[in-house]
Amino acid sequence: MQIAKKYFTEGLIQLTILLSLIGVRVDIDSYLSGYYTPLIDINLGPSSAYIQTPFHILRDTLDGYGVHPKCPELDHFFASRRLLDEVRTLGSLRFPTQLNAWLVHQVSTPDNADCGPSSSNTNGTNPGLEGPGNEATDDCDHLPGSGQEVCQTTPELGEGPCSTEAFGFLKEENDVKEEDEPIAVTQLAHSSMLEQEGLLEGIPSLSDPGHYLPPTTDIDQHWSTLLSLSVTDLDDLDSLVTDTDISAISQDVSLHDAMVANTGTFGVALERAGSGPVTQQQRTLLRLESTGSSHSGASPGMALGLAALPFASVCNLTGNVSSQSTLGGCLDEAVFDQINQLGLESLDTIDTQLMGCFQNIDPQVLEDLDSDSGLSLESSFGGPVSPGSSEMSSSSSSSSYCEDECGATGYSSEADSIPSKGIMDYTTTWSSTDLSESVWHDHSYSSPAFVNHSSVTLPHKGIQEDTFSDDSGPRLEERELSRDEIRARAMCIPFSVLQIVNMPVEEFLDVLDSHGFSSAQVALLRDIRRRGKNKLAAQNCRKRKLDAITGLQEEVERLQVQRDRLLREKQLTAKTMGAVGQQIQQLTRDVLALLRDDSGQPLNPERFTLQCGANGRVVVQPVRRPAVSASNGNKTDKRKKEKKQ
DNA sequence: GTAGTATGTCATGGT
DNA sequence: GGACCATGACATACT
Repeated sequence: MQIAKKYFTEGLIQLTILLSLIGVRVDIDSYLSGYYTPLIDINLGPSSAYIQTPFHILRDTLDGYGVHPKCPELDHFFASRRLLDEVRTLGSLRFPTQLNAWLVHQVSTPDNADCGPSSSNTNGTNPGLEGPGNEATDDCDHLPGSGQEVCQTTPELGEGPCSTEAFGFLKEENDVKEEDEPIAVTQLAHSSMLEQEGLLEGIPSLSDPGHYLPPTTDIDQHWSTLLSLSVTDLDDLDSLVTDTDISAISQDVSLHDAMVANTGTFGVALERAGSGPVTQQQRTLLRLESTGSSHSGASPGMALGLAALPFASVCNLTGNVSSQSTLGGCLDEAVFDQINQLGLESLDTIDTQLMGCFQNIDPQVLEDLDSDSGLSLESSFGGPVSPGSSEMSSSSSSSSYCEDECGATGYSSEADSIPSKGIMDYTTTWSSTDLSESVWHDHSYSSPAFVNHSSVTLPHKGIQEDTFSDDSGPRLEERELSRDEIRARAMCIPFSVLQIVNMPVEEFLDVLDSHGFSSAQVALLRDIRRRGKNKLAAQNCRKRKLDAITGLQEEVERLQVQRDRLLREKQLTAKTMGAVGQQIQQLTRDVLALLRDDSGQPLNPERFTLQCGANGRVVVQPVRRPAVSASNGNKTDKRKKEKKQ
């Protein structure tokens, strides 16, 4: 993930530089800090996977970014903090007609390459620019896989006021979409092309065919491919937003404003999502999934286009078409590929939760959205937990149950792979509780909970023994069921282990009092809670121990390196001192040889020496070593004599 | 079969 | 006093 972030950041920086060259301001800081601060925490958390913090205590005190990323509080965290910030950031996302026109230019290039002659023949003087409707007809005729819907829309587009104003064309386009509900993504791409062509009419600078038509370089083709894909999703956005308030787009209103304005109308849009393609279209809008693998037909396009969305949200793409063309010539597709690969899982959650804020949305739709997500740290509990949390919210403390995700949600690969359908189908009293187990990092708790979602029947020991003797599939499932889980279910305790363990003590005591449990059930509940907490504590303890061992090993290595270095320095210093001493002795002999005593004889180096005073003066002093040595010898002799005596 | 590892659980002490 | 946490020790399952 860090590597991915690195690439993504580099891509952003490159894009920023390029955009700055053409005068487009990009606020990457807000983007990165907004989107990826939790991810940074995830990566840098020392032992975050094991730490269970009582976030229900910190709930009111911590700021959103202070909450541990793996904590289930992310639900609220994303929803209340980052989500709002990102929505505000998305507010900078314009639905600029310039952008669409720019996309038109790029999209029209392959069209011209493919059907250029035909369009020129049909239009005569101004190929591709004279009449959007006509060109749309050509596109319809020549593009493979173009649906009948597009062909049907073409005459309407030609008849509509699309040639006069972009707004009118957009509106017409939306009308067409409303008529034809099962619109495929590719068709949306076509419609976006048509729409762009309609927008193209409103840009005088682009009316020059000589300046506009010929771009056939590879970069332009890549760029056009990218933009055609991205505009697909942008068009999806347009389709939903303009579905109700086209003026928002025509007035270049931010996405935030548009979505707020259309809050009540999303339900309408989603109600019309009964058909498959439209649902897919909405998923495209809501999810911003980077992988896009789950989307049939337009997975790369969606991914790419969705990846471009945050860019559009961050970058105030107010540049004109010429600048954007320059941009298209400069930008590398790899940048967007990297961005696409990297990571917009958070956006997935953001959009899911963003849409979750809309009350008119069917929960099943959101659940489907999450169920389609490949892997997302937040999405793993964003979808499944949300129904559970909503259910628990009725009990006045929904967030208290969310602690169960404070553990290693990074382990949630199992949870991610679990189909949420099964969770939703799990209509027993365990439904809400097992949802939270999707991110429980404990293997014995998480996996079996999901495994047993499919089978509502409570497992029993006899069943376990039977299944153990069978093939490894159900045997593994049953074996992964924790003993406490089995006991709790056997005693008809309407709470999951996770709930029992993670609910606040006050709530736990209330549960014990209010549900009228028997003494055995109460004892079991307390044991489950104790064991669960101790399990986490043991995991934390072991993790700390490993960290301590690792830290000590590193320190040992560091100290060994330091010791070796100091030994080398010591040896070098000794050598240097020896050399300097020899030099001093030689200089002393030279100096003394030059000096004369009272009789005019040179000073004997063995009897005299040079001493450097504190003031820097060098003084000749007689050597006292013989006397000292003699005295020492006398002392030693005296000691020897004393010892003998 | 054995050693090593991972994990759960219990007991105990401290906060 | 109870809840919680940390940790050593033990048991069990797995490789």
